[in-house]
Amino acid sequence: MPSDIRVRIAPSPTGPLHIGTARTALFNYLFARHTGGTFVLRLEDTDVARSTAAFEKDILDALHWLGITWDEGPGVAGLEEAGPYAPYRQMQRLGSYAEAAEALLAKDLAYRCYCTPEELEADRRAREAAKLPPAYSGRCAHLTPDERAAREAEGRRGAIRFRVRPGVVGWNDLIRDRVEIDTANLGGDFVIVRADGTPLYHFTVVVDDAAMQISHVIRGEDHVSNTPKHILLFEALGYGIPTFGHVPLILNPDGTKMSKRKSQTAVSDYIAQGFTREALVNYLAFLGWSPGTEDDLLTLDEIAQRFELDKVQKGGARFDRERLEWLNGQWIRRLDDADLVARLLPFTEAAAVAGQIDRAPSEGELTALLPIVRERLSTLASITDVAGFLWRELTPDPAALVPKRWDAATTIEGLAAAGERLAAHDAVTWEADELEPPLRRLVEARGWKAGDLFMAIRMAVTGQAATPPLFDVLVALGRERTLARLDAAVEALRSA
RNA sequence: GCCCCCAUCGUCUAGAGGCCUAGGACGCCGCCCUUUCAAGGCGGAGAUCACCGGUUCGAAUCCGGUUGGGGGUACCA
Repeated sequence: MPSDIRVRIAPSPTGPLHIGTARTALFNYLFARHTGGTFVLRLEDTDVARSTAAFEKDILDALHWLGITWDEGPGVAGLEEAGPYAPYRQMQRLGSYAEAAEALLAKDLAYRCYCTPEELEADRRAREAAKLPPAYSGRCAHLTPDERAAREAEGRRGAIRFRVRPGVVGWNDLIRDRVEIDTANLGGDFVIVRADGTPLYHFTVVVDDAAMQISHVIRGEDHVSNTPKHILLFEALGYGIPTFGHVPLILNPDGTKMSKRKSQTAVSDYIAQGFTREALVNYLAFLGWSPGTEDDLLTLDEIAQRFELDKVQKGGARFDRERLEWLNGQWIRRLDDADLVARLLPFTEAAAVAGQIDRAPSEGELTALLPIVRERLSTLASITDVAGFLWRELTPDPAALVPKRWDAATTIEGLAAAGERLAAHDAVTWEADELEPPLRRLVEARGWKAGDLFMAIRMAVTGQAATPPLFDVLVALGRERTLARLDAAVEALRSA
């Protein structure tokens, strides 16, 4: 399905990939794939002071990790960069901005402004004191050639300001219909090129979207009020105006725009905590969009098939981590064995390095454990909560060892008796269904409740009250370690 | 302050005038299963569709206002 639709995501490498940027990227990707259009990635690195190569790498890696692919830009097909409109990093496109700025200057659609930061600051305060909305005073809007020459002679370079024309600017937004804004509310003529010659966002975004033939600008709702500035620039530069679509924001639990202060915003943090790409993509897509059916679990490809921009919600959506965790569990349960083990390995290794466990399990060990751990994992990292006792030495805690309905003496008796029965069992038949009957008989002989004995044993061999099924745990632990932990527990209780 | 946007269970949402005494999912509460924890199954509580007017035979759905919430107001992106 060939199409002229071209969309883009334009992250700024001033921080790790933000969950909101990831979702905007996802929506653009879905729209492009659904319509057979082209998806472009462009790096907006003109904030030189805050941009870093490390953040750039984090952004590209996290996007790749999510399974979001782009057709043009840095990192396509493993290349440094690919696409007919290269380069895709703004700091390498300075020439085109300079050219566009010259064109505006030549037509007097923009002018040099020599106001100092101090003057601007004073203006801002004055307007605030007068209870007026902040706006540029226009001090340099009509300088005579002599006045200009005088300032240049002082060594002032001057920023370039775009003349905002009076009138109303409107557009038909893809998801919120008609939006109109009076340019009188734009804050006056705005700066498009800094005094040091570097271009500003509002300017570069327009020059590049035009140069890269972007047909649909799909971005966050926080850009709605910037859109008139962009439209004015498209007009002044003589470019065609793309179609705009503003998607709702992802919100903190308190309903404000999602921020690092109140939420975890870096995609890399979610990756580090053991969320799967399937769950994250599924979750993010359903934040603000829904297929209109009652499906809850959809893959990236399935979502791309069904994705429609007009089914995107207008209002912002709060980020609900509990729902994300539920989805993650759903996807973990659907992964095949080899895949799950491969994804688990980095987490057990990291836990070993961090000292949370004494040694990292082998691939074979993990595979064998899958039947009893998989439905207990809400994240990949939680593998150590579920089975960490297998790879860690235990220090018996006498107080925790005694089941609710038992006392210390009964617990000693129970654990010792259980140890004897199990010791009598030979190693070859050390299997769950072989281990259970002798202990059931023991319980019956003493008139105990199975749950009490089992809990005592569970605490003794794992150190925790919530574990996978007890007899499977004994098997995973092996005869020697089971017996040793039972002995150690009895010993700890006796000397307590 | 000014400009703009938004508004269905606690949360994410279905709903595009009669199918809605508003459906699903997360979370919550029971019950079942059960050696614990999960998973799974079943059931339940939970929304006067923010409010007030209007249009209409009929409104969650259309219009206006109010209230509430959010976003933007940079020589950041």
